[in-house]
Amino acid sequence: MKSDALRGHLDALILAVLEKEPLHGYAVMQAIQVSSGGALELPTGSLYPALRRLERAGYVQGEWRMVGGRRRRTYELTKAGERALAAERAEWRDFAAVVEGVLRPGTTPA
Amino acid sequence: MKSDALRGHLDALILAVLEKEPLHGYAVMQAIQVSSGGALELPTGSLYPALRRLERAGYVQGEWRMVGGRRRRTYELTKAGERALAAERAEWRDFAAVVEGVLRPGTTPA
DNA sequence: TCTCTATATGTAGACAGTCTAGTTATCGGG
DNA sequence: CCCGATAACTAGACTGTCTACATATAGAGA
Repeated sequence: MKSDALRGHLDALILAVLEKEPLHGYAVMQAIQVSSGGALELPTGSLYPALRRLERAGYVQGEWRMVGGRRRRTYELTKAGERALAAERAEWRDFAAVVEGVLRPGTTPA
Repeated sequence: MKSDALRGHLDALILAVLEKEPLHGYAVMQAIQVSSGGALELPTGSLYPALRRLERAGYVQGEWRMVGGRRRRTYELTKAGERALAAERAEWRDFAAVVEGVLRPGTTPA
């Protein structure tokens, strides 16, 4: 996987794994890794800034918790985050359709 | 379409429209616009640097021509470019599958 | 006990590709 | 004569991702 192919789509993935249940950062990382079949091992230097960005945007809400002597910041999808996720999904569908249309060999549509 | 959703996938699109026939920059722009159903109007500030990058990489070969008093630089896909295109197509398939897997609502695979 | 791994969060700075906005130039139509 | 389409190109801004680093706890195993 090219390193920056995700550019512009990472937010969607994070919102998607937070849809089912609130997770803390490290768990988000693992959830994405699992649901991508191991293909995506996103570095913490990508994840944490993205989470803060999403929080600033009001799409997730973070809360500190102590669990077994370790501090965790658990993020929960907000209403605005749900709407953003729906928009991201629609956007992805459009984007994928466009790329596949151009990438498809042979026919050039009228 | 988010402005930088293409990030990392533009090269693939350019190589794809050059697969059928050699085109000059402006024609590449139009070909992508047409084959994307009008969704992608990529600015020349994105296109021309990308073409030069692809030429430096040896994936396309450019040649100056004069047509009706206007100079054109026509780009042709090289053998290496064909291989790169095949690789980009495979990469896109993988990428799309991964994103869709994570984005898909409901089930979290084991 | 000591060490190593996994857990857990975060920052600083590099990097690179895309975009904005601009330049130059020819041709054809109104 | 001017304007829009064609045609190519650059400088610099922008921004999101990555590399590498820093910190700290818990638990397993030697």
